[in-house]
Amino acid sequence: MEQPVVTTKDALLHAAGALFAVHGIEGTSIRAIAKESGANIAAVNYHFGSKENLYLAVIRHVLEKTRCHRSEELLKHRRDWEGKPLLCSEAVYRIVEEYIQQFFTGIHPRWYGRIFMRIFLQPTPILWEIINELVMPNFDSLREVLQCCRPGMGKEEADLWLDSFIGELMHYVFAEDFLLIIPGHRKLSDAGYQKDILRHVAKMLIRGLELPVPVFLQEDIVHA
Amino acid sequence: MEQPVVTTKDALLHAAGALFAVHGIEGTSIRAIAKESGANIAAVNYHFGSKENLYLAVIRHVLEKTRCHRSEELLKHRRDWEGKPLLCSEAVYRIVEEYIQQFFTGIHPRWYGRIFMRIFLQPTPILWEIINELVMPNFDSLREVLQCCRPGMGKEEADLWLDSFIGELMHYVFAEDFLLIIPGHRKLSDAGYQKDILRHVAKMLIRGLELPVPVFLQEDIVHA
DNA sequence: TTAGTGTTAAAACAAACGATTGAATCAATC
DNA sequence: GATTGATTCAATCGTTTGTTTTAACACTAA
Repeated sequence: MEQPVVTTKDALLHAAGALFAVHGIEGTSIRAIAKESGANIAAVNYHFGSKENLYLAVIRHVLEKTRCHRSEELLKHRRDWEGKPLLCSEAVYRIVEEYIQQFFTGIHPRWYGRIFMRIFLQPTPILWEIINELVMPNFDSLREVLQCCRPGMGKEEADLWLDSFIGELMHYVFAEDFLLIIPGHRKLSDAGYQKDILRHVAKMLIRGLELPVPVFLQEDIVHA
Repeated sequence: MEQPVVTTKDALLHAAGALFAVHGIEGTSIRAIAKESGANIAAVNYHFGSKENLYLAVIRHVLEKTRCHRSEELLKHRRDWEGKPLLCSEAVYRIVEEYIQQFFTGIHPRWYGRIFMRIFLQPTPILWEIINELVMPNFDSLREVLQCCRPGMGKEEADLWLDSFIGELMHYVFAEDFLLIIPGHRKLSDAGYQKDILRHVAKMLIRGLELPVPVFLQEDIVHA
């Protein structure tokens, strides 16, 4: 899923990321990070200066690696599809598709999603700079796509749709471990489930936006 | 919003809850809890046995206080509305309404929502018992309501809808502090915003479920 | 009064914490 | 082979952690 970790700095970052994701920065000791990465106790402070700096590095790393560009790309050719309902539906579908790929199909380590949750839970002022640089532009372009789908939509309504969008998708990231408790609930690693989520969420948003449901989304749920 | 805190035990629970919500159990020291509640350092261990027990007590407290019953009530009279699309829409609306009331209108302390997020983030096996007792029945009845709204829906599809439901609503709880970073984004304490969220989420779910949108939801966004 | 009960107070405990130190080790360059 | 700069190492610093201890306090019942 990633190129093999070689340097101590990389090993620290990934070990710390996995631990931060589960136990948070307060619940993770630099001794645990050192042990998990095979490095020395002093390595964290040598390579990152402090535990907090390492935490920020982890967050920046995750946000950079999971950046989504599809809404931005779509806006470049907005004249091709803006105002054409069926193409708008397709645009929504393709954006959802990218999110699913980023967070559910194993292209990234499992703990990336949880780091996202940590950011949402404690958006410390120290994080604002990183968030404004790496997250906000994505939100802005996504909001703009939604406004293209529903001409005349105000900012407040666009924010509601943006929240629906983010909420629907992030829920699976956030509730990943929680869902496992529910008896009989499918795992997110299940490719069939991923496909169903993509189709369901896309259909849900398309119907909500009062756009036409494309033919390829009209079939029944696909089981794995 | 709550009856005045009198006993040391209550003071500890509320001070700890507020601190746990923001900083997590690892990031909150017993000394901080003691200071915040005005109690002695030894009080936590005297009244709750340990910090972890206090954490569990906080979680149980929040889950008990924020329990939602409307889907359960609706199922008692399911014969009245099952299979009748417009009444199904209304059922969906009323369930969303209860969630909004529980989490956004200030009937509970602000930190209750964050405790929910902590549960999602780290559903430790020790929490399973509490979750199965206080959360699962609610999920089950909610899933059943959704199945009433779409006759013939299988369990897997019902789970997708359940996740959409929870995801849409919990997103606002989870992202509360994050949303504040977005320039111009409304605050959740804004009553007009709460109304808009209720209408938006309800409409979204109703349209997704291919149910008729009731008249009282067909107007434009209500601004505050 | 006396004994008992429930609660609070200050002090102390060992353990673990983040961070620092100076020596040791390594690879590259002269 | 010597020198240099980057990295790793074990040991240790002062602090903070959760918990325990012991004494004190307030109150009731005998």
